[in-house]
Amino acid sequence: MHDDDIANTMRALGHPVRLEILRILATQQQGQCCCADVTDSLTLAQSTVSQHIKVLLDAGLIERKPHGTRNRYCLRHDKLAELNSAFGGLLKGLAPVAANKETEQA
Amino acid sequence: MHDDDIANTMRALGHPVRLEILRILATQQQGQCCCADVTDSLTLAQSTVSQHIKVLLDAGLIERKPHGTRNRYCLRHDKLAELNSAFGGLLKGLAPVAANKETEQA
DNA sequence: CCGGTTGATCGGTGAATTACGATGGAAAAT
DNA sequence: ATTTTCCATCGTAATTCACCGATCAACCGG
Repeated sequence: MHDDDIANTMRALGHPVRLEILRILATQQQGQCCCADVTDSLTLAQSTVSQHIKVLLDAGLIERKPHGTRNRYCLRHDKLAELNSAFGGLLKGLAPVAANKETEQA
Repeated sequence: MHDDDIANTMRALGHPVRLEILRILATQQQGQCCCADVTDSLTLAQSTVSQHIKVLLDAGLIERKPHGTRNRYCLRHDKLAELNSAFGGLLKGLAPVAANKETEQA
């Protein structure tokens, strides 16, 4: 994961509504989460929610599964894990050099 | 750390130049990092760099120490750690419900 | 078919972001 | 004291973002 990708993902996470959407998706069991559900727990217009969803989609953080008249969304836990490790790597890279140099072996 | 704070910090991290600035600050030993150093390893105008620095400053990710004619910047490792735990908590909250213990009620 | 529902996408508006050069003020060097 | 260096800030243009209402394709139930 490169800087640009990380920054991109971070920006996708950089909005409280989008964080909330992720949480909503997490609380529903996978497969039950359609756009309408998200919309009416969010006091935002449907188009706005759809747009936020698109951002998360583009960032690869969630997945769309068309299912008849409703679309289902769910978290992409693989991406989340990837992001987690990338984020860990980022923070590790920012750690003080003095702390790294002795405990550097594997 | 609330959603808004997390989102705010994430947005601060949501730009490759700012990630790069953090990395630059990390590689210099603490206290040696003035704005000019950052600027000329970045092919951006000084004012632009200063603005990015301000964003990081406002997010609390870095610290300014005026020092004569030069300002010194350094990472705020405490904030970074805080962010790390907040991020971990976020991801944990997004983990599949099945993986969460039932002792979730606090 | 026809009407109802879902939800992505389009068009528009106002605010925020990103970039730049220019300005100004404060310390350091002369 | 004058000049030089550093750099935060201002002003500004271009771009993107967040939000909305409206629209339209697709699907399902009659």
